[in-house]
Amino acid sequence: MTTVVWWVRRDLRLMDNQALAAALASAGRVVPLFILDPTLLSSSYVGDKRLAFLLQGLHQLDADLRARGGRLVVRRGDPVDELARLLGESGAEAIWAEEDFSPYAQRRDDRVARTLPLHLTPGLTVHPPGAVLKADGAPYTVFTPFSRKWKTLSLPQPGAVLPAPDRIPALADVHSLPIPTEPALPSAVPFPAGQAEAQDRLRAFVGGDNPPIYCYGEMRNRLDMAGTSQLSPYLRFGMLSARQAVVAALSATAAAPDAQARKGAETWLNELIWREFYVNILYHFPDVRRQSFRANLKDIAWENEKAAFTAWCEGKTGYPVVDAAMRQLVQKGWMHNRARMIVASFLVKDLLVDWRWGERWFMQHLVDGDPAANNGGWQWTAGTGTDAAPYFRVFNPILQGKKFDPKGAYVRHWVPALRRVPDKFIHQPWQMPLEVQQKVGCIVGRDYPATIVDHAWARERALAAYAAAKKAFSLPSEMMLNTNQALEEEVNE
DNA sequence: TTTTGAGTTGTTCGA
DNA sequence: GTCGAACAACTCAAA
Repeated sequence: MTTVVWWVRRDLRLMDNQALAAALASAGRVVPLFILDPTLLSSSYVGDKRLAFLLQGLHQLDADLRARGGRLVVRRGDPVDELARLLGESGAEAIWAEEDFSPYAQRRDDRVARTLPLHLTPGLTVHPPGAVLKADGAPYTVFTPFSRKWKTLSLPQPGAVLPAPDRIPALADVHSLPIPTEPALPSAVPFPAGQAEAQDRLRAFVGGDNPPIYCYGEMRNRLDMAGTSQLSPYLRFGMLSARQAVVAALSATAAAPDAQARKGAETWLNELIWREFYVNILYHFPDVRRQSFRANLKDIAWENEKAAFTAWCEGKTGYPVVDAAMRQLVQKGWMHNRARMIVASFLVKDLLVDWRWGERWFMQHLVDGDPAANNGGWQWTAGTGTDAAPYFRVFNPILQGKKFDPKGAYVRHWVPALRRVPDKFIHQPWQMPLEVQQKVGCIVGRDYPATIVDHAWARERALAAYAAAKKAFSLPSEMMLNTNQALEEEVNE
């Protein structure tokens, strides 16, 4: 009887797992393996909440395997060494894994494949990067044409979603480390790990009469309502397959009772395509991890003031919607998408802090923190990325608060000091007359911070800094152009 | 090769 | 209070 290894990386599920299915189809016995990789675990981009979610996911996966006669083997070390050792111990002839496209994953898998029989299957995305290309073979750098092309490629049908295998027999004599229990998931983090929870959430989002997905178009921007799917952590670690999510979105679109419902389902599908778009961008342009995608905004004169950054991290900027969101992030390990844009715009444009500082802070706290999507989002907001927001688009934290948290419920939930502030002032408490401040027990500057920067002034400063960066970029190249012209003229003479 | 239409998520100003 | 235009060009994708 042949044996193969199913190497789990960010596909912590038995359901609709093409790597597991291929492993089972190729051999009589499968050894499920997860390697705790010190290179990944010690990264400054990893935080306790996401690590805890991953560990809890491993416990769940192990429980799911045990229910099928198997178990998860856990090792710690360099993947090449650990895989070679396990192959030797178990007599396994091959390794099956779901392909991952981040720069580190690519390097790691190249190293493994050099000496070991590694087979990769699709699954992280519905269409792998390299499948969605322009007519001339180049990758897309604008979302809308990317999404159009993405939709013309063959889309998964409901029948394509693979059920979890019934039995995955264990190899009795293979050693495994205990799955770590530290760090534990804080009770405030509302994401129990595992594929069963992911299935429940997906069903709740797309199933039943008038499911939330049909209101997604209108509700998704509201900070004070639960209009989003809350599935991102599960997609991040593959506790839900991208394919199953896409099938659910397509089915919901097909069954939509009216135009508004269809719009909602299509908008959610678009979010899934955004996820794949940024996987593509990071795959084809790995430099975006370190620097601006746009050459003309590589050298912005950031202020990078430590105190301002700290105030942002701690949710003490004096702008209620920013502070609420930053506190939500640290406590829950998750932030509403609209809020991510608001706080990112505030850090980059109002405080003129390098977007990479914010990118790292997000990665340290987000349970769903994904290198591709997080980088894409930050570069979009900073205006430095592919298909980015125009540089003059600066979010006004007061207006955004009024629009998307009209009664201030979101702000009050995360910033208790503002609980009794009247609606009229909830997004600009500094405008409260002193007697109102006293009456509601919220003295600005004592119970709640005064604003650390004036928005109107900061907006002008940001526009000037961006304009200067662009000008500094264009001047040398103009000089180069002039030099070339001069040379040409000389030659012509 | 050239041309044309289009591009996630906003804000401000003035009518 | 509501509405449309300006913001400032620029680059991409596709015909």
